[in-house]
Amino acid sequence: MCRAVTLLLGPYAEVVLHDPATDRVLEVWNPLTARGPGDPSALGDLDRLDPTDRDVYGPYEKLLADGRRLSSVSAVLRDDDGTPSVVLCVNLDRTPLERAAAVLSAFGAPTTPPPEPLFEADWSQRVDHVIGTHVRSTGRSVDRMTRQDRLAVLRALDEARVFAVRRAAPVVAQALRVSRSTVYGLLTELRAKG
Amino acid sequence: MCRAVTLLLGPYAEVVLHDPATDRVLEVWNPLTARGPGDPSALGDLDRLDPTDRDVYGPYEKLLADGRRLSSVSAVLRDDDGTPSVVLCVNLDRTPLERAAAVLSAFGAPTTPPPEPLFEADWSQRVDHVIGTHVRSTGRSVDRMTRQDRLAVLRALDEARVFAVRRAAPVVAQALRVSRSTVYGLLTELRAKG
DNA sequence: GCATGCCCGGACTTTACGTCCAGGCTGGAC
DNA sequence: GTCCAGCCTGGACGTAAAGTCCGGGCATGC
Repeated sequence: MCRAVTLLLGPYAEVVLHDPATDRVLEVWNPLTARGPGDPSALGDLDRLDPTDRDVYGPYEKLLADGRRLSSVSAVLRDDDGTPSVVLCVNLDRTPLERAAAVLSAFGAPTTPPPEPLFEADWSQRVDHVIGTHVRSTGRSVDRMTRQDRLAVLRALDEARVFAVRRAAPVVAQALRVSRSTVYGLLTELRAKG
Repeated sequence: MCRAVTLLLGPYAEVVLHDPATDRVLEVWNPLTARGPGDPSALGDLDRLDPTDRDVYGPYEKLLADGRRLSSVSAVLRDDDGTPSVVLCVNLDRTPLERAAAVLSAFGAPTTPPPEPLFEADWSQRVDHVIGTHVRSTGRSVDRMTRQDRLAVLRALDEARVFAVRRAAPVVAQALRVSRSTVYGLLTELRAKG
């Protein structure tokens, strides 16, 4: 069945089978990354998602290290007695589709194309996202962050113009488990350097 | 030559030849609207555009009555003595392209797609865009706006959460050619109504 | 035990937000 | 024309955030 799905979706989708007991990869079809059998699954973030249906999650968005955007769905397969036996994930690389869409909409478009859709539903989501990304990439949770971590996160948030919206500083401070003064202090420090 | 362009661009482009002397249509290939030879050109808006090249204008955006969006280019053809003899316009219907692009980007997209706007890299662009859209749809320029126009624009901006970003009110006021007080006055008025 | 570096909480200044009001302009009724 | 009503304006004003500053506490390393 996994091979079938892989063939159906062409070269831009990978299918991964995880073992929830050991939290490791069982097998990968058409891998998009270097992952292979035996590698850790890093599936812990599934519980934070609401299932769209019983035992079915997604589609949700993932980011690869090289910037490719994936649409992913996951399904938990259970034994007869109800214990999870395997987790099936399908990851679809959206970049070729997006590139094609960009080509189409650029065709005959006015010289000043629609401004970058750098929108965000809710800027506080952006805060969480930036922090979450940093936590995952460094492996240090918010409480265990070093000063450098905080500087990096604040730099990202500042460049994302988060502090142009009202009431942002206290929210960021709370998210970073740090006082408002510290946020301003770190901000002036990194703004001074450039 | 006009027939050639029409054939090249398929069923979604029309080619129109105008006579600048009489300001009337000379001939239309593959008409997208009901216009025909002898109809008024309504070409007066050309002078308001900056030529991208000598005697070549566009591409710029046009709106048809039924909502289709066109990309248009115009060229002024001159006699040997330099007097304009004909104006050539090519109008390309972008809706099929946009529909195709929408299909592509919807494929495998996260279920919660383009979350409503709140935050923008450059939110002032959004201000200009909202105002510009309103101006085009009503035909009244900013200076000739009625009170209702201003209320509508402010409602749109408020719902786009533009006023959640700092320093927004003065910028909006300036864009609407209105005092800061007026902005706040109109805002409280429409917020009171719900 | 001491020094250093960082953070905290709170006091304080500055900036911007939002409200209010007296006066002036405009367009319509008469 | 005059009058009136509605709207806008510019400025004053009070309040709420945005930022700044500092004394003290709590670690870590020596």
